[in-house]
Amino acid sequence: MSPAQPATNAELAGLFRLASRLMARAGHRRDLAHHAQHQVLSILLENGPMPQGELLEILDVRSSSLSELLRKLEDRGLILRERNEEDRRSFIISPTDQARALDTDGNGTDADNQFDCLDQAERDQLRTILGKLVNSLREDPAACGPGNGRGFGPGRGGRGGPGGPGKGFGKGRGRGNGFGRGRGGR
Amino acid sequence: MSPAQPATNAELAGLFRLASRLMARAGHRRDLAHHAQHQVLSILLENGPMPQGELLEILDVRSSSLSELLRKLEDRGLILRERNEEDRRSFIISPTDQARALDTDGNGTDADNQFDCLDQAERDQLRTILGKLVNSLREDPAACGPGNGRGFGPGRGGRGGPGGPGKGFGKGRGRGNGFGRGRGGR
DNA sequence: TATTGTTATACTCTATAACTATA
DNA sequence: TATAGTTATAGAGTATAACAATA
Repeated sequence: MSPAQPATNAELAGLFRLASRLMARAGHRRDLAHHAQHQVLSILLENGPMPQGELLEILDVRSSSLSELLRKLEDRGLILRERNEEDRRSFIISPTDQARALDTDGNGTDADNQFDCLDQAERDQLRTILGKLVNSLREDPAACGPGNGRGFGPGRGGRGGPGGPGKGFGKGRGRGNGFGRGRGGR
Repeated sequence: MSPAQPATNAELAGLFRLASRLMARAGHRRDLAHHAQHQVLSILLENGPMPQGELLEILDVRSSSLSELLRKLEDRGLILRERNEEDRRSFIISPTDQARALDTDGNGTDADNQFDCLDQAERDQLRTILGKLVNSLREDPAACGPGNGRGFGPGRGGRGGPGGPGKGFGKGRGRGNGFGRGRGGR
């Protein structure tokens, strides 16, 4: 695997995917919250209760995806959803004691020690690199284009109909990883 | 986002997931083969036809997962599955002209330019780091343990019954990214 | 009307278990 | 029996579109 040659995009992409899947598998095997669920818990445990909308910005997923995640976490007794009485459209999400127990059990932390094999310099490099990738992916207009031109698309789900509301995209509070959606998205 | 503080595991994990999802989303939007399908095509286009078993080692997924991927790629006319006449249990997988056209259309390559925002030093750093992560994830016995102890597991699929054959794990030809399964697995 | 969130539907990817075909 | 691969089933994660409730 001579490290003399330059790293190609395909090589990096393959390695990235492989590492990603192995991480998911490792968490999976340990009976942890699966992937995204675990991330949600980590955020809540670190920052305390927060509005659902803020989680949405940190994670940068669709509201329906978060809804689904939170439903599963609630079913498992790991979070609480309480109405925000100041704006009854929104919810405040809190971790339960059970979630805290899971985290201090050696389980939650175990899941995150996947980066322990890196030294401090590498960790910093990785953070810088991932940050660049995230910003680039968010800012590249090509990556956010309308797409779906050549007849392969996963199609449109839903119950069929004219066109959805479209949402409005956040106000940019920013938090989480320091990459909590910079601009208006698109 | 003061870069003075050390990068925590949670932060790295969050960034990693975020980058991973944004990449998938970008490919998705461009009507490309989704995620893994695209990787399979890249490997085939770069290395030419190869036995299914070799793909299996490079990708490091279960045979059923690969079977599923190949079925979809075949349905889309992007690969060919031909019986290996020397060992009629196995197949030789080849990319079709259509796959080649997709790749040179500016589509296939577009998908991989997600790393173009990195300079050469960063690309090398990333390769090194991902390689370490992959090796660590594969060698950490905790990450490969029997797991599934505390009642959350995704359960056992299948049609119910005693116990499967278990397979045998590869002979370790190694190729692909230079991380094509080093040892016997677990 | 705009915003916040949910529900229904669809689809990818991955896994386990059972099974088929070949060696 | 062992190996290569497929099929059935299950479930996570994500997306789009339609919808409900609130502002």
